[in-house]
Amino acid sequence: MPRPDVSEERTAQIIAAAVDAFSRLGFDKTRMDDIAHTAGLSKGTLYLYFNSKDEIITAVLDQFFTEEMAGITELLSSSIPVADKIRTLIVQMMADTEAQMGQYLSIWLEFYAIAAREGAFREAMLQYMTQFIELFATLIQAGIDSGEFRSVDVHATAVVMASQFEGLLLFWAVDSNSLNLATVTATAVDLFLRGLAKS
Amino acid sequence: MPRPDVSEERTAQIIAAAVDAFSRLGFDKTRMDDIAHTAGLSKGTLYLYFNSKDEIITAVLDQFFTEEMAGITELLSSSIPVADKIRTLIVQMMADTEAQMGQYLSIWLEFYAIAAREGAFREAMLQYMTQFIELFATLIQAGIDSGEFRSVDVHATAVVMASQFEGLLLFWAVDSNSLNLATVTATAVDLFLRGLAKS
DNA sequence: AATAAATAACTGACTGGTCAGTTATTTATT
DNA sequence: AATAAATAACTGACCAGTCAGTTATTTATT
Repeated sequence: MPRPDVSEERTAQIIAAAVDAFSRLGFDKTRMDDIAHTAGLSKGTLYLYFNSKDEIITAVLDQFFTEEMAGITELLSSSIPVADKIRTLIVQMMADTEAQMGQYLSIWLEFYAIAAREGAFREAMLQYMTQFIELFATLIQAGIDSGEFRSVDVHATAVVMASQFEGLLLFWAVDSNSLNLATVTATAVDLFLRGLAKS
Repeated sequence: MPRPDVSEERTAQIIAAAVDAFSRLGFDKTRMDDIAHTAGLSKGTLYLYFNSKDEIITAVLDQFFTEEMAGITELLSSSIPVADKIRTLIVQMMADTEAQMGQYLSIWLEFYAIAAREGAFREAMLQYMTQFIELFATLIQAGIDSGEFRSVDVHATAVVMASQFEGLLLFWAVDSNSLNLATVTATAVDLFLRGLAKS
């Protein structure tokens, strides 16, 4: 009867190879043969597991998205002061991103670029950004309720917070040599919390 | 005798067409024929003014860069309080960007993505970011010197400030429908200046 | 244990179409 | 007539996706 099913393993292997190739060449300049070769497979095999190149790109976005959200939501159950919670969350998040996705940030930026001009991708990206922003909004609201923070436009502030850290990653992606991500992250968190504190 | 020299006009015309096409299709999916057609010229004509597609892409980056820097540096001679100067600068800058480059932000994001993986583009991008950051550093230092701001790591703070506003543009590029750029900009500036103020 | 049957997994040559860049020719201006 | 400007037709490299054929692994039969 049948051989053991390796499709899960192959799928992961192909996605990993695609991430590697995409980060070196970008989506368009990456050939299916590049992915196949990186994965140690032949091009034909890729089509046993994915119907098209676009489907591979989408799978990469899904994986990035899932990993990022998982990393975020697991850090949210303690009852320390909200300011400390935010500080811990951000520092942790940035350190994780630096360690795990540092070399693949160009893919993330390419997703943003595509999302800015294509409706289909924009949907997925908006979903990610919205979850991100809502998480921050919850934290900020908690801080206001507990009296730690002054009363602010919660949604706008959450957008500011989320975009601040995507912006730092953007800069770091281009200048990872001379930019110390930990230092600027600490500076940003400090500024943000001071700006939010009750006079 | 020769006909009047139209090369300056044609060059601008081609760059404008390229900006339009790139923002719709991205660099790779844009064909030379797309640019030619948008410009109302033939493909061969493009090659009278540019040697390659890459040269057109570079010209677009140069133009974006030059426009952005011109807009920034012209706003810097009054002697109002530094905080007001920063507020005016940022609000003006974001409004300008929204009005003039709003529909072309995906090109800017694509430049970031390429810069994150290719040395040649990275150089140009770093130069832009550095000028941007240095301008902010000068302002922040002036605020510290005048006693308006507390003493901070000037360079790190300038990076935070610059990345904050690139981050806002990044988010707005994806979600220009429901995100009010003016509102979040005002919130960001306010937070930033409060965070920087002397206790 | 050896062989055959079945089939999952994989391969790489091939195709049809695309597109950056080139060239031969025409058109417009002085 | 001379020349700048523009073009349309062309070329060849490139590549996503296909598919006929091959290999590896498991099960069934003797």
